[in-house]
Order: sequence, then structure tokens, then C-alpha cells
Amino acid sequence: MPLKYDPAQIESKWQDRWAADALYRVHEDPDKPKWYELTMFPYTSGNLHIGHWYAMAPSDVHARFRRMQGYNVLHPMGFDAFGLPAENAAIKNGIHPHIWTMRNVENMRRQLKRIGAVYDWDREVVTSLPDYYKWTQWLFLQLFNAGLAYRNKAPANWCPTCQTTLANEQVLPDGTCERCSTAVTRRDLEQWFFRITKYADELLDFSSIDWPDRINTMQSNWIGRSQGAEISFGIEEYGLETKEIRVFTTRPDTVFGVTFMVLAPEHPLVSQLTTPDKSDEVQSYIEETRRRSEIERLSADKEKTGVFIGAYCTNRLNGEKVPIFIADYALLTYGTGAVMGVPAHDERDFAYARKYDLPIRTVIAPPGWGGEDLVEAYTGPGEMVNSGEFVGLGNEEGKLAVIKSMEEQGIGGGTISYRIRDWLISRQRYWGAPIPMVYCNSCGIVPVPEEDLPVLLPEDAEFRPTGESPLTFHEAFVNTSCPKCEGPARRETDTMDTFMCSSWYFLKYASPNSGDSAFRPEQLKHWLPVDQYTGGAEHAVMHLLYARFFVKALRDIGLLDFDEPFVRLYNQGIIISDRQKMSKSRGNVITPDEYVDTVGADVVRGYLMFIGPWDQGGEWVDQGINGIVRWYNRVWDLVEKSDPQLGKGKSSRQTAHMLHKTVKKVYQDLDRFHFNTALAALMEFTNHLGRAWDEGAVDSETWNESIKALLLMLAPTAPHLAEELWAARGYDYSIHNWPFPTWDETLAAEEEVTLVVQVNGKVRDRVTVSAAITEDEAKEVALSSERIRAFMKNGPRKVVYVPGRLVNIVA
RNA sequence: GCCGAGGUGGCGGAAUUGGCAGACGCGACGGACUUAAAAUCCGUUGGGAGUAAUCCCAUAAGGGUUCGAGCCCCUUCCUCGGCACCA
Repeated sequence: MPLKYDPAQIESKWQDRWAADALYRVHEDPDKPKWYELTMFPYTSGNLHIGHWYAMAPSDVHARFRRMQGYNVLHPMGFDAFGLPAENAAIKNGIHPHIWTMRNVENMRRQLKRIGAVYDWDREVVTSLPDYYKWTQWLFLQLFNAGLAYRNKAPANWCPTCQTTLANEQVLPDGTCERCSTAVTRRDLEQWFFRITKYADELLDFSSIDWPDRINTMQSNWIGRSQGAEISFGIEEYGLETKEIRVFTTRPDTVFGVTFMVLAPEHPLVSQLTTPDKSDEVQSYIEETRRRSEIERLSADKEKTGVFIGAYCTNRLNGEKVPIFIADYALLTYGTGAVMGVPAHDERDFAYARKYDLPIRTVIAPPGWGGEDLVEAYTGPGEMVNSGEFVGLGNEEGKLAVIKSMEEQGIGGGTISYRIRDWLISRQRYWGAPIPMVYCNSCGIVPVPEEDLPVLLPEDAEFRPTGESPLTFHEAFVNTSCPKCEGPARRETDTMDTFMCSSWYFLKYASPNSGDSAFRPEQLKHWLPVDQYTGGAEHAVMHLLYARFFVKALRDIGLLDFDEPFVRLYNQGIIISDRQKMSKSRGNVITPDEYVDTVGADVVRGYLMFIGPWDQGGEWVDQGINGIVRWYNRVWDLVEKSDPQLGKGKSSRQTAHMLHKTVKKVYQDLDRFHFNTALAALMEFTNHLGRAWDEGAVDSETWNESIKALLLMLAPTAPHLAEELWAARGYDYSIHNWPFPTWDETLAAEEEVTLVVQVNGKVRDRVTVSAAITEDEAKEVALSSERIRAFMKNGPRKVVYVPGRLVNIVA
């Protein structure tokens, strides 16, 4: 489908001109309201595919629209460059990750420039360059100094393929690695953590941000706040150092129904409590659990298994002794790693008790309960029974009463448990920012002094994954002197999770060239927070949660004065092809370049926006592009037409009305990311203008005004075409410095309306009347219609009038 | 299983949030132009009945509220996302 113009020539011409004139360079401007519109920066995988364009082109349209509305718009771009994929690809291709990454950056920058976006390239960031990661390290030190970074030995998620630890957020629900789908195992390792749990409650507060409910829900679920109680069960008689097993429960009201205790197989007390006769059985169960993959362990519908360890603990509320089991449905990582078994009121405990023939004691009466045995766990509300002094209380007040009583006796109390764990940031890989810490035999853990940053990633390290950080084998890197005592010391050899780099890049954009500081406070103050963030929903509990944590932490440290990084968030959908998600293995990946070569960036931009609602994604269908090509051709033809002869006033008024109606519609649709309907309105307007010209039904003033507005409205979507035609019409360069057209509400309103006349809700006639018609007049017109009378068997019982829309006669 | 979003022509999707269902576009069919094709332009395009004006049916299925339901309520079915032994 040929275009009327040569996109390659026109687009590169204007891109060169815009670059030469620094048209999109951004400065703080006190005279204009600021607008920070950010798109998630791409990972340096090597090539932009159409999904990147789908994320970037519409957000550029929105940024351009904001510019035309008079905002001083910051819409930057950069590259997320550290991380495993780069390292793995580099290994595979026998190239150094730095070289591989920078080649990709170059190629992707070239591709990005072809979009024709308003990016200010002077602000570009590449997270793997020392200029950037120096400040990533510096920020690590600030968190460390604030007590928000700590080192701890803990069971960590280990990916055997990636040969590194993973944060909990990077392990998929099925227990596999987010990146390579390998089953994740556990390893006990000394690792660095960020204290994100300290912010759990604040992270649950979404009241000051305007984000999709879906994302807020996902974050809430991830944080997983549960209100409940911690209860102490006695094990004094075993003469151990520890005199109790603590459990977490959300149902302290059911504590009298405890008939057994379950410990996670990895629970530290297991080895001490297991009686000699049970030792073999317990050992083999623990080993079996360990062998089983996370995938099996996490499947909920699996039959419950466990073994009795021979020991008992005391329920201090009623003095009863209950047997202790280990079972893998108790998770070491949640609560206290111990569960009180209340089979009558918990489905899992019920299943377990059934299987191992343990007593089931009802302590919350179901409605109409007469003392009979339960056939399934009752988890609803009810009155407390079989519960000593608490009998007769409703279970909600019972919770409070039990907690109060336990607190008085010092055997437990109210508490809150979270699902979220601290963020593990150590990675045993090469391609990341080195953690700026030193281990000294006499001084212990010592931070690298700020003036010694960056701790450079040595270029000549062997970067094959071995399960230990490649930096471990680089003597020159590892051996250093202690910054405190100057004695011999070893550097931390792990690198940081790349999500650390992307947790603050939006701050760097706002403050490029900040010299000897990470950013300038006055620039952050001017631009931040980000007004509109756009990107994929796949980052809901990783990047988006980490970035929020980071901002809150830096605020508390005193580096910032706002609470949330991204005021508004919008998730675009996913582009598929051949009815499937694009992937290399399926061979259905759409590369934008070939389309840009043939039909140009403007057409690709237009097509992506026209596919459907932005948040729904859609399928890339080659034929669909034709619609955009035809439309642009029609616009091209319109602009080339010479002025029409003066038309009749009434018809011109029709065009003026269309113009103002279209401006209003397009303005409102662009504002709320409804690109598909904005383009539909522009197409309709284009079609109208073509018809009006053919009919000579428009005067030259209205015509010129219409063409001018059409080009301005087209400018965000098709920046090159609009600029070209703008110049052809003789208007001042650049169209991208002109304001968006405004509309006149009177002209946008309909002068005449078609009223639908219904009888009993069925359309029976249409009458064209003045928009200013009164209710009585409208009803009279409707009732006097011949057609209507034919459908009315009886006189009207009721007449409903909706101004501008319809008259419904109930007969 | 739980939470969220959704189900509208051959296809992508519109529908001012309770008021003409199918805007806009793709595709298809017919016509004009052409030696021919492409491109372009014009017309038709949810189903059914009728020569026609027009009428009937139709927004996953069934029921309800309403003068009026794609939109609100109830039930059922399907699709897609997320969560899922979290005590």
C-alpha cells in the first residue's frame, strides 16, 4: 500500500532538524507547569521489538499532547543495562558484557530515535556505566548508614541455572526462576538485604497515588498483612535453652481447639525436640522434604503429610499437652514457622487431623450447632464453646479477650505478620554494580568511603558463573586494605540486584550532570514526583514496589521530600501476533524496523494507537496498517487541495461544528489515553473535510482553520507528517511548539438534534428539531407524528423526555 | 478455590456511563476507471421476512428491575490476568 510521500526522506529530514535545533531539550522553566511523563526504560536486550514501540509511541503521544497543552514536559529515555541476560548472552557469544551491552545500547538508541519521540537525549542514563553505578553504590551506602541494609545468613532462593540467589519477588508462584523457569532451590548463604519490611505498612497505603486497582491489589497481596496474635506453647520439661514454641495465628479465639502442633521441617527446635525413637523417621521426612522441589511443596491441593516427632508441648491456656508434628504445610518463612493445629476451624488442620486421626474439638459454634461432630472445618463466625472462661463470647470479641488475657499472663499477645520478606539484593554474578563493602579481620564489615566510589567492576574478570561471584577469583579486586585500620581486608564480591539500579533512575533523569552528587535537590524538587508513569504490569511487585520503597527510604534519610515516586500509573497491554504472545522460539516476533523502512514511523505509531484500547493490547495484523496509510494519504491530499470556492454559510457552519466537536473529542481522548477513539474522530473529520470540499460546501476561512487544526491534532500522533504538511501550508516552524487547538462549546454543540420517538420503548419515528427545543414542544412534536399515532392503541399514559435524545410514549 | 478484568458483526473495536447497538478501521462482495492488474473512487456488508415503505429478532445463556438494559441486580457458562498450604 503506497504512501503519497516518502517516509524515509521526510522522517529523517525532520528528525535531523529537530536534533540540530535541540527542539526537545528540556530545562527547568518556572513560567510553565511541569509535567514528568516517564516510560519504563528498556532492558538492553539488543533489539527493540514492537512491544517496546507499543509502550513508547503512545506515551510519547501523550507527552507531546501535554507539551501542546502548555506544560514543560520531561520525557526522558535510557537503558537498564546491568543483569543476567546481558551476562549470559555475552558468555554465549564470547564477548565482554560491557561490549555486548554498549553495542546493544547503540543499536537500541538508533532504533529509539526512529520513533520520533520528544526524548531529551542529553539526559540518557545507562545503568552499567561507572558514572551511574557510582551513585547506585552511594545510595547503597546511604541505606546502610540508615540501618536499612544489613548482612544476614539465611536460606536464600537459589537458581541452579542462573547460578545466583534471587529475591522472593523473582521467584514465580510455581517456585521457578522468573527469568529461566528453572526450579528454585534453597541455600543457606550470607547475603545483603534491604529492610523493605520496615515500610510494609506504608507501602500498603495507596491513598496518595492514582494507580490501577489491579496493581494495588497485587502489591497488597504481596505484602500480605495479617492481624493476629503470637502465642507461646510450653516446652519447659525438655530442659532446653528455649522454653517455648511461638506460633502466629489469625484466630486466637480458637486456641482452646488446639489438638496438635506443627513445626516446619526446617524449624530449629526440631532436632532438639525429636525423641530418639522417632529420630530416623523424622530425619527421612526432612530429607524427603528437602529433595522435593518447591513446585511440589507449594501445590495447595496436595495431600498433607507429616510425622510425629515424639515430643509434646503445653497449651498454656488450658494446660493441655498436645503432640508436636513436623509437616511441610508449615512454612519456615511465614509467621514463626510453627502452626497451632485447630482442625475444627482450619481447613488444612482439618485435613491433617483426619489423616493422622487426631481429635477435632469444636470451639466456635456454627449456627444451629447441637454438639455433633463437624464434617468439615467451620471457619465462619460464631459463639465460643469449650473455651473455659471465654465460653459465650462472640468469636470477634473473643479474639480480643484471649489476646488481653495472654498479655496479662505474659504468654502471648496481639501482633501483625507480613508475607513480604526483606529484599535480598546480593547476586553471585559479574554483571552488576559491586556492593561497596569491605571485610576486615579486625574491624568487621566496613563501608567503602564515599570518596573512594565507584568501586569499579574489573574489566578483566573471568565472568563465567560458578555459583560464586566471579569477582571472588579476581585477586586484585578482592584484596584491599581496610578503610578504617588500613590492615588487609577483602572486598565484598557479590554484585547488586539490577532492580536496585532501576529503583532510582527516574531521579537521575531529573538531575543529569549533577557532578559530585547523585542529584541536585533543587532539580528533584522541580521535576519529581513523576506525574505519569507508563509500562507493563509485569513489574507490579518487583520494580514498582522497590521504587516505592526506595523513595520512602531516601525521604527518611533526608535526600528527598516526597512520598511516592509515581503519582499516576498506566499499564499498557501486550501486543501479540498470530494470536500468540511474541517470542523468539515461536518465530512470531514483529520488528518495527522493517515497517519503519517501508511505511514510516508515523504510520507505525498511528497503527499501534488504533489497534484498540491501550491497556488491552491487541494483535498486530499487517493488513490493519493499510487503514492508517489510506488515512494519511487522504490527509496529504486534503492539504494539497487549493482553497475551495466560497460555499454557502449553512454548510460552512456544518464544517465549523465538526471541527469544534472533533477538537473537543480528541482533546478529551488524548488526555485519558483513549488513542483509538481519538484517531477515529480525526478520521471522521478528515472524511468530512473531503466531502465538504467535493461539494464546495465550505468557505476558505473555515477550510484553512480546519486544515490547520487537523494538522495540530495530528502532530502528537504523526509528528513528522504533521511537520511536513505544516511547512507546506507555510506556517512557522515548528508545529511542535504550537498549542493544541481549543474548542468553542457553542460550536461544538449540535444545532439540530434528531429526537428518537419511541412507543413503549421501541423506536417508531425520528424527528429533527432545534437543539433548543423545550420539553413541551418536543412532546407535542412527537405526539403529532402520524407514524406514532398509528402505533398508539390507547392515549399516552406517560411521556418520557430525555433532552437531545428521545421522547418515549408509554401507551 | 479466592480476587480482578472481560464475553458486542467475518475481524479489531465504538456506544457521551441507563436513552437510535455496531462509530472508526480491516476484510469481503458489487460497480467505475484500466488492454489488464495494482492503486484510487462509489456502493453494499449482524440475522430473518417483504417488490417496497417497513416489520421482527439480535450485545455468552437464563431470569429480574425500569417507560427504556450491551450498561444495574440475581443465577449459570466460558476467556484472560493475578493470588493460592500465608496459619
